[in-house]
Amino acid sequence: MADELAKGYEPQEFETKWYQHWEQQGYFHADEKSTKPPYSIVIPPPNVTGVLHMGHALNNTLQDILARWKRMTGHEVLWMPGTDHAGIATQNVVEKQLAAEGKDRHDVGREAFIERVWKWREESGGQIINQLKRLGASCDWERERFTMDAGLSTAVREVFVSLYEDGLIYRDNRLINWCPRCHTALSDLEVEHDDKKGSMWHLRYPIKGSDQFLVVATTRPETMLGDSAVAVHPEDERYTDLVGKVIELPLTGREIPIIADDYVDKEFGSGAVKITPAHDFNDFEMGKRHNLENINILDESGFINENGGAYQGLERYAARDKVVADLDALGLLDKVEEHLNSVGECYRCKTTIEPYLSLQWYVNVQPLAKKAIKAVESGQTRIVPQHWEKTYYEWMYNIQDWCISRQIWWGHRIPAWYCEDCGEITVSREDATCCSKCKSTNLRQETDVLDTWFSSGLWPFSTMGWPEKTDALSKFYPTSCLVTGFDILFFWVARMMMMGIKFMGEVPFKDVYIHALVRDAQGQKMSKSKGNVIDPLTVIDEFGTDAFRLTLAAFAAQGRDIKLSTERIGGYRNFCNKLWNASRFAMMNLEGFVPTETVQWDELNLSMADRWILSRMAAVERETNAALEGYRYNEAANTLYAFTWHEFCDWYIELIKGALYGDDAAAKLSAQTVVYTVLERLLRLLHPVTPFITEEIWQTLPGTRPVASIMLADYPQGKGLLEDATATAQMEQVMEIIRAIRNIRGEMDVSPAKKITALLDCKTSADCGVMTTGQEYIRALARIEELTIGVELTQPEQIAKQVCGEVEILLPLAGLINVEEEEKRLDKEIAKVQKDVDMFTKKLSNEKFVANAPAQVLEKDRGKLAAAQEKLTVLKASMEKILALK
RNA sequence: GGGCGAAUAGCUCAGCUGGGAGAGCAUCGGUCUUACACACCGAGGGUCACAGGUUCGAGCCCUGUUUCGCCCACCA
Repeated sequence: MADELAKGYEPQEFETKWYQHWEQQGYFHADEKSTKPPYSIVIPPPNVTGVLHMGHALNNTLQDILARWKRMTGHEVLWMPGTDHAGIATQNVVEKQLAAEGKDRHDVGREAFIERVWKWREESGGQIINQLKRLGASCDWERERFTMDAGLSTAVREVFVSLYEDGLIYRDNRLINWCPRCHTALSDLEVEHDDKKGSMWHLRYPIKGSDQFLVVATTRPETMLGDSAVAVHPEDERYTDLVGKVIELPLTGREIPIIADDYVDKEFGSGAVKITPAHDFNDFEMGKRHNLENINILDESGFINENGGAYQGLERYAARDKVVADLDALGLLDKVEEHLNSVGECYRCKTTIEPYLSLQWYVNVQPLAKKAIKAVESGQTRIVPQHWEKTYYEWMYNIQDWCISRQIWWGHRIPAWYCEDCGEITVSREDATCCSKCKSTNLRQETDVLDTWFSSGLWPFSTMGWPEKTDALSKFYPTSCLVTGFDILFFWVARMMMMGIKFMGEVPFKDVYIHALVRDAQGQKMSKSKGNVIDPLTVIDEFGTDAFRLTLAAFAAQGRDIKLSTERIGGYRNFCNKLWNASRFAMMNLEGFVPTETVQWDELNLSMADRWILSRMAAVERETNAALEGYRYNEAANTLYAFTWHEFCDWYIELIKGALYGDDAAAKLSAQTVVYTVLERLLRLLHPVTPFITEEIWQTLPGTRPVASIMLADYPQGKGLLEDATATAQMEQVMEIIRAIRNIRGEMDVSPAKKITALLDCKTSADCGVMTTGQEYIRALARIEELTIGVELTQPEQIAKQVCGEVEILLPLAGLINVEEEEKRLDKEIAKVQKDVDMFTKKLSNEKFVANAPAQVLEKDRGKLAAAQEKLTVLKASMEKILALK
């Protein structure tokens, strides 16, 4: 598809092309009939209303890395994609559209409204899927699911009915969290708490039959319209004789009792609490204990209802103002204080929720939670990083019954029918036609729908065709890994655990990898209101998908949030450019080279550099696999980054230029073979992280390979390479020499253009041999014109000197190097080495250290001390000579 | 109130089972050395938050403290 690499790295030129190609070729498709070992991931289904944000980008990049890596390691990979119908969120979107037309959903009616939502979904609900494709997500799109699909709806109904039959689903009339804007109940999880500045009003409640008052404090004075009692602590001496007396509740004309309950905190406020059982969770419990009346004063929009007397029709905050004003006018407002209190808000629209008395459907989740706890304790499901286990347990242990009914229209309608004749509730898998008890056909279906999270809780098996027994389920369930953010640990992960165990008899995933949050460069959460949002698509346009993915992977260290900035992405774009150019270099020098499928290394005349890079490659391959195995994405990314740039490009390519440009055919062939081998394997290693650039380059490599796409190639695991520890050590010794010479040149300001003379004075013939083997490298990379290597050389007088192991580097000054500069440089160097000598001397003269430390450690340190001492002696001698020259 | 996490170079962070502190960016000096200036070569820079303890040896283990961040919880 590509024949030659363009001059510059232009990701826009090929990313879309390759994605389409992969998809058309069916490379993303998972075959449940395959005999390969399975590896499966279900996507956290983004909301249909969703637009790709950084969270999605990170989440899906990490999943794609796993999917591509596992595909290349010989697994049959299923990455199951889809979207969530997102009940309230989606309904809100369409309601807003209606509002723009001056209508609300009741104007159009339930059926027409739902039709409209579907229409909306068809037109604009799929954009996030296309955005995921731009990210390179290798999902099996042929299997794409939607939580409102027919199949998934069947699963939802099956689960609901089974749970009902097991007695785990029930209805009850109790206080729930009510969103007056969305007009629906919410589960506890769907309420976000936020500390807000507010007021605490102290109200005087007249005591009947006296001219005295009892002062009560409240943050919501309007609820006094629904007060059923005033409570004091039973052991509060101030009030013992008031218990049993009666309050004449102002503004209502009602009389309510003063009761004693040890829930009341004597120290707080006045020690007396107004009790409004229909509008406060604590008061509700107390009401039950004392048989108090529940007086609901609000309608479902948060306006005062008929129980509010004169206040009927007022919006809740208007009512609050009026109640306060009226009490004040009556002299019943004791005082107002500033008060910080936690206000519950709807997680979808941020409206302050109201505790509201209503009849709702619940799941008794305790029995399910017990098994979900055990599954993690026993290791059937492993949570990574492990510390999240504690959070998971904490929530599971304290789990409350789950309110699953929502008073909205968009969602899975609860399969329950009420008999208008006998009142029986019929819950059934098929739409009921008659009452299960009296057979009356006078039925009314429940209008409530289920919590969105009810259907997403079934995602790992509903997407694979459950309740049918499908091949997909038997091949791919339980899934291998779930990749998700901690923000939906309770909402989603916990529910999937419970539902999976209950209905599949097996945990839904073996591993749960929990990743961090993506924040802005300052560590702030990205939000539209703060204006600090970085749009992934903009980033992709500017830097390319690969650079973006590499950035995310490189920063995805466990347990720490990612602070993202475009500069950083730019840095990883530079990496892509580096890889691109290194590949161009390789290709330019591979003319006439025909790669073979396997290489007989011993048939080649491998150089020291060749042996070194092959050995390093093998190590890097093992490290990369180990890092991915442990979900240490950052380690994998950084290992590959450093190897590619600083070993392959900075050193290896420079080292082989001589062989490539030279006349020695054997040397050239071996350099070509190795540069091809390393580059080709490196591309495969990088592919899961940077899929596009690796495919583009891989496709232009000379020769043919056994598969048509890098996606289908084997992932390198350190096999088939030559590993030569001796050559590696020798190469590294030569590199040390080169670095030392460069250092002197740099320190002395010797221009790179200036070729200089150098002597390498070796103590041993072994070192001398190594230096001789590496002499061309030293000449080229340290820019040495005349290089003399020998044992115990006669040293010239005016030299700059450095010591590298047992090799002394001598650079004749001769008009090049200034004596003062060399003195300064030596001074610095001597100080450095002196520090080492002191440190090791001290350490080794510590008797306890010598007595207790392992022999290896001792030997190592002794060696280091000896080397440092030797080096110091030589440098000091050199210093004497320099001083003598002055 | 309970729980969790973080504190390491100017900035952002690595540092896996305790053995002489690392990277990227930024800074400074030098280079158009025929793949790459989105580059190359070199240099400087740290009491690893604080105080104790364990150990021959602590960034890492233990105890306490401080400062940030997050999650959960019914205090009117």
